[in-house]
Amino acid sequence: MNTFPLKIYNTLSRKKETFEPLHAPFVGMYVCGPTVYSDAHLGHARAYVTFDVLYRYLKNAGYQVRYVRNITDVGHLVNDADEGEDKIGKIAKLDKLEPMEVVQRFTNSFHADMARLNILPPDIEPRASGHIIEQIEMIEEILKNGLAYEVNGSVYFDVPAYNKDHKYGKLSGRVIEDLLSNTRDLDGQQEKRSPLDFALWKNASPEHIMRWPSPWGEGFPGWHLECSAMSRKYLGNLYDIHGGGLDLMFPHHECEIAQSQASDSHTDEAKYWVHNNMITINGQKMGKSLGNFITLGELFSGDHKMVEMPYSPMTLRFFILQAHYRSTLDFSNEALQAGRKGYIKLMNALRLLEKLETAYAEVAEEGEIAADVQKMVESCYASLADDMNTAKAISGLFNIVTFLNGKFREPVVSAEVSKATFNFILQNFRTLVLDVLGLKDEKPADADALLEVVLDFYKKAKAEKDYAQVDAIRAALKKQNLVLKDSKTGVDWSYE
RNA sequence: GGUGACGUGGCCGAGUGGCUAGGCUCAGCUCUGCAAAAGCUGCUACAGCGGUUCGAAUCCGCUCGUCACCUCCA
Repeated sequence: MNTFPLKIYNTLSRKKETFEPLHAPFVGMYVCGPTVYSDAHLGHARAYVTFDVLYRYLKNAGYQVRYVRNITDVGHLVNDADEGEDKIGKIAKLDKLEPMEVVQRFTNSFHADMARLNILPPDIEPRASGHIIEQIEMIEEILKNGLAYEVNGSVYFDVPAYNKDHKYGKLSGRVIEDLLSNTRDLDGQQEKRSPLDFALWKNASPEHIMRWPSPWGEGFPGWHLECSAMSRKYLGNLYDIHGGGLDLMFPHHECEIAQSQASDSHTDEAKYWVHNNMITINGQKMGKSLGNFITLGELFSGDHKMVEMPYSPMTLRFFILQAHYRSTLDFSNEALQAGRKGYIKLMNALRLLEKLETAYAEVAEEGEIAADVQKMVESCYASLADDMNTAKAISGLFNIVTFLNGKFREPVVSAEVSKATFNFILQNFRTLVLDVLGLKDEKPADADALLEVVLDFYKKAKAEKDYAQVDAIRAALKKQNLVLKDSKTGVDWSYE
């Protein structure tokens, strides 16, 4: 069914292009991962849900995908925690946070958040700190090729020199002259020959706590370099898809391309550069300084002033998928409410469908209905193939839902629908919702609360000496490996 | 300042020359012990002005407005 050729918007060409893998049936995909210095937020959810769907889509279409998503754990971490008055903490090494401890903590929480969102883990998740050697190698190539220079233990990429034979700015549409006329004065610019130059390797100042030896002294790699080096290691000089947020397009991805061209790879690194758009909160950019920053934990718990109730991971996932990935997406309590209801409606339809699986009616073959169903299902796949238009695909799913709800009444399928047609819907609906969009039924119930309900019925039956009912409840719970215990103080249960 | 994007009904959000997505909300109806769920019906929009066209939300121009990137950022 998933036979429509995928078209994907390539930032490099600014056009939708038909996706043609470099080495079919294999597909290499690299997505810029998080910098693990704080909790994951709504923006992370959008980016990784977007590329999760692309990953799932490609796998579903029969490709063998190697998905690489890094963890950035070097460079950004400075030891600014001991500005305060805690002098004792400085004495005991164990009282201070090790940089790797910070990294591990937020890596763990990131993984937990991603799992809750039903985002498949990447096939390789390399850490920047584990690939210092590869990064140094790449710097040496760029130096050898004459497109970088060393100053005081730091190595900078020579943008003007590179721009002579290449076009710096080709991805983001920048023109080097425009960039030059608008540069700001920043620290450490004195070492650079041009303000556009960027660091490949930075000499570590004494307060810098993450440092590695290199041919140029102790330091740490520039933050654009890890992605070029690690993607090359695992996917090759040129691979299929590079993804990330729109905010990474410049300068991060621009620099990646420059590095790959300037190294011995001599490629644009990836054939298709794909960018998801940003999110806003009540129409405003999300930012710590704006006071509207919201982490995934806060959304899931409802512990944030913007939301009036907890919103589940699947509600968030559904909400994200209801917009096209290249549009900005606005978060508000009202919009999330709508998303929540829509998600519930979809899941109710899925449950209805599952229950009806064997309860079809025997009918003569239908003509028009089969054709209609075929059309509805096809439109969902076609939408996904058209630059991953999940919003349109979901609207198609809801058309199927309305059809289902109208035709099927529990527990019998409408006699107008044949078994073949029913199975066709069931199979494709499942594939689309569960496998490609990656939604799942969240069992909403709190098991303890449900057990309390059962216990209340048990107590009531006991009080009424309805022992048939009492035995039935005990037997049912026993199947769940639970046993009820009567005591003078009341009724309780335990694991059996 | 430079570059780019956008402005769709009460809200969110697809669509990009004719066939007027979808979800949520609201009103009514069917169903119903109550309540839901579900179905049906209604509210039928494309910032403003002008142009191209048989025909424009969709193309072009202008005006107004919003946003993003240019600095760490998904």
